[in-house]
Amino acid sequence: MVTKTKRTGRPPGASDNRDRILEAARAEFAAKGFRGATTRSIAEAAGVNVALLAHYFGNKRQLFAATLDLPEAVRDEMARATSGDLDTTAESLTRTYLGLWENPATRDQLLATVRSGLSSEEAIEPLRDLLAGALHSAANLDPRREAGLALAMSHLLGTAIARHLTGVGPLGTIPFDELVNRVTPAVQVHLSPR
Amino acid sequence: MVTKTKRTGRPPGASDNRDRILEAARAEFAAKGFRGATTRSIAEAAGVNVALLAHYFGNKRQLFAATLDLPEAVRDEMARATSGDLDTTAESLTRTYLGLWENPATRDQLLATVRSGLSSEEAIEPLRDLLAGALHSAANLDPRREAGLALAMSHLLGTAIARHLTGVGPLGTIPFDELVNRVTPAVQVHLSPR
DNA sequence: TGATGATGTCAACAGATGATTACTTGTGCT
DNA sequence: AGCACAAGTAATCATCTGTTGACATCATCA
Repeated sequence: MVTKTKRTGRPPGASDNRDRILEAARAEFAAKGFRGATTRSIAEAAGVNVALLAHYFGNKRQLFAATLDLPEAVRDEMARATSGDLDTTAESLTRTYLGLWENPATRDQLLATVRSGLSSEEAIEPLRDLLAGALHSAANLDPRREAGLALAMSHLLGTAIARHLTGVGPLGTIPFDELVNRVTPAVQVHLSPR
Repeated sequence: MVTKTKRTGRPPGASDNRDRILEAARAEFAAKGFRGATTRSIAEAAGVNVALLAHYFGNKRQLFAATLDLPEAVRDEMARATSGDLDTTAESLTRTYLGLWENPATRDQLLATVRSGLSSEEAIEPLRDLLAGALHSAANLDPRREAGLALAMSHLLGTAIARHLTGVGPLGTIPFDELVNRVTPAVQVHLSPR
């Protein structure tokens, strides 16, 4: 009987352990927040020794930061959605932002950001960026419009929370397009000049 | 020198320790969420021995539950705000809900509910109630209006988060009345028949 | 007065948790 | 071949965390 004896030291061949840790960490942070996800639970989910997390990422906080790194493309997408004429970008902004939450490739990062950022003061920065990023990318913004854009983003965040975290009423199940159609007019109210 | 030697056993006179624990717990849960607040940090904030928490409340979760008990009056207030004609209660609902967040007597409970409910799946019920409570109290609700009310509540939650947790843009500082005036029209959009 | 329960302290346990250290083995370069 | 480094493991530490049990003192009421 050829027992696959557990060996120590570096195993032969290539390894995707780094990526697997990153993916497992994303899922864990998304499900339980920064505090709730433990290094051991992440390591187990990744099928990896705990000490390997420190080897690749230093410590838990740095792993968390690496986890939240959104692809360049996503940032560009958000920037574009708010860079046009505010009077007519309500649907574009709504569809882009809520679409990020529908996309499996980015949803975990958003979940992790919200779960961790809201659970205490210490991990709030990424969440603030998520909301204020739109404000900054709309650089040439009339100060009188700033509050309107902030309120539009708040509405979108609240909607995403209700749909993907709490699942209140029919919001968790209605089709994406209907959701966009319903939210867009309210967002438009905030983006229009007063 | 009369050293005030630490005595054991029940001290003479009355005691408000139970209430002080409750208040300290509210503040701690509001600031750090369920996981972030530790029994020891609560006890220290209350100036009380850790074991006393268990004596009065059993365990941490039960203390948390006691912390979230909103006064009857507040529940009634919320129920009234959504019980009228939906077409004309936008401002009433907006003012009532956002007003709860302005009130120091109830803000900590709302903060604790949001921080703890969003940080993981385990404490999500109180948060769901906070959102869906409005739905249930509006019992005789046209199913076609349900999504609208849910979206209105989502907007209010998002607004409260932006104002009281993340402090995005001018939302954290603008006067309460201006906030209500800005949010009401968007809420109205959701409450109006389509 | 005496019994009973409420209030409070102390010490400690058992498990979880993040991090570190020493050590082993493969890879790539010269 | 020899060497530096990357990848990986095991063991362990120090601390934090929720909870418990034994005990001490006071208040209340018959």
